Amino acid sequence: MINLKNSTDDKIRYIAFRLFLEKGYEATNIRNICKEVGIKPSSLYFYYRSKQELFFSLYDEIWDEKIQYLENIQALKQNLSPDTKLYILFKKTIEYCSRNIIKQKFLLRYHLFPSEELMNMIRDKFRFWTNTENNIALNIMEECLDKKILDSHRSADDYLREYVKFVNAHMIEMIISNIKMSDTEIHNLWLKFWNYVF
Amino acid sequence: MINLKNSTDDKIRYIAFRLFLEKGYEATNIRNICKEVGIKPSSLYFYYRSKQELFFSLYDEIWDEKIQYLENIQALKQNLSPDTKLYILFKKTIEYCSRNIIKQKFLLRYHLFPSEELMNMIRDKFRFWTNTENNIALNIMEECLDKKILDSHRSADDYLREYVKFVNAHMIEMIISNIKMSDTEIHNLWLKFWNYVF
DNA sequence: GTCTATAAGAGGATAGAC
DNA sequence: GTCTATCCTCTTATAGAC
Repeated sequence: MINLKNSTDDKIRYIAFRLFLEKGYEATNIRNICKEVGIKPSSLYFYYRSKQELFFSLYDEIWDEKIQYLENIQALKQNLSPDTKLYILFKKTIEYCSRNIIKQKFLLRYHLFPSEELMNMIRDKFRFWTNTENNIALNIMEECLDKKILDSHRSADDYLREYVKFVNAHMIEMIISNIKMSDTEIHNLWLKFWNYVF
Repeated sequence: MINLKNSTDDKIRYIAFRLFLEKGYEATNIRNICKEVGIKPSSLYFYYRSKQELFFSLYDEIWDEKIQYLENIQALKQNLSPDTKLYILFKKTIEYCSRNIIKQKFLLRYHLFPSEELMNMIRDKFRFWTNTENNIALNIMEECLDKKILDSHRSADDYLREYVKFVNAHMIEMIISNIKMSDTEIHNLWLKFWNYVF
């Protein structure tokens, strides 16, 4: 989507993403996209079988890119204490969202207000992708419990829920206010969370 | 909109509100609304000159209802200290949102993702209504400064911004998680805010 | 790969009868 | 107030030429 090859397909994806984000799925039409790309509507059907296919190709790519990033954080593969790992994951997640606010806004839009036509598929895909993302944190939670860093009177799932709620609150704040967080802000937030909630 | 007279107009408004909230402006069509109401599309044009007019009639009503409620809080007209008044305003605001989550979700939808066709009008209307709402808190802030309850090294506008940010954060959390707040939760939040931010 | 032409339908809105 | 009938425009999508 931020590909610089500038092929017709790249242009379609770039423009379609912007319009789907700003105008929404229903109000975005093939003609608008094609006019901006500089092709005729029929040409788009060479690349995608339908408007839906184009939409979900973008939707899945945005999620996949985020998951790829989080699953490939090198620091998490080293031999660090699980509480340090959790902080790194939090920091990297917030940083990723800061750098990709419009992509997160896209996901928020279709999570909060899915078009009726897309509703069922989005619900399933959302479940799948959030599960995949949450598993990264869940593994670290379990390691924390194993090593007695977190009190075992609560389950890993329980801790995960608190963590997810915390991360989401700050992501949504960034999306709505369109303000990024500094390193020290991220650090202070984490300290409060770790000491107060856990 | 929650009128029980059950006239044709009430039905139109009730159903249109639900569809505008769930499906969005573009995806909601006159035919859908009329089918649920049980009238023919042409009959709707007896009540509203256009789809836009119907939409803004609902939009303004929701804002007006909220403002009316906040401007008529009897406790704020009594002789109380301004810091107590501010707490009452906060509490009543959160309570109102708890009781009217779907209306707040409607406002959030069209604030975050306005349809292109409505964008300019919504922007103007949003400014007007938020200004009206903020003035209620601003007056109390000024009273706090007059009576030296708040430190005058910051302006009333400055305090207002912090207050609005605080209220909005919790409103959005309620909308997204669809969870209401208990009296003690509201009270504890306020104490933290008053002591920590102000 | 990209085009022209067009099908097939859904949308907002209006005229005028009752 | 509500209806039937209809206008005109916009929409997704396809067929087939180049």
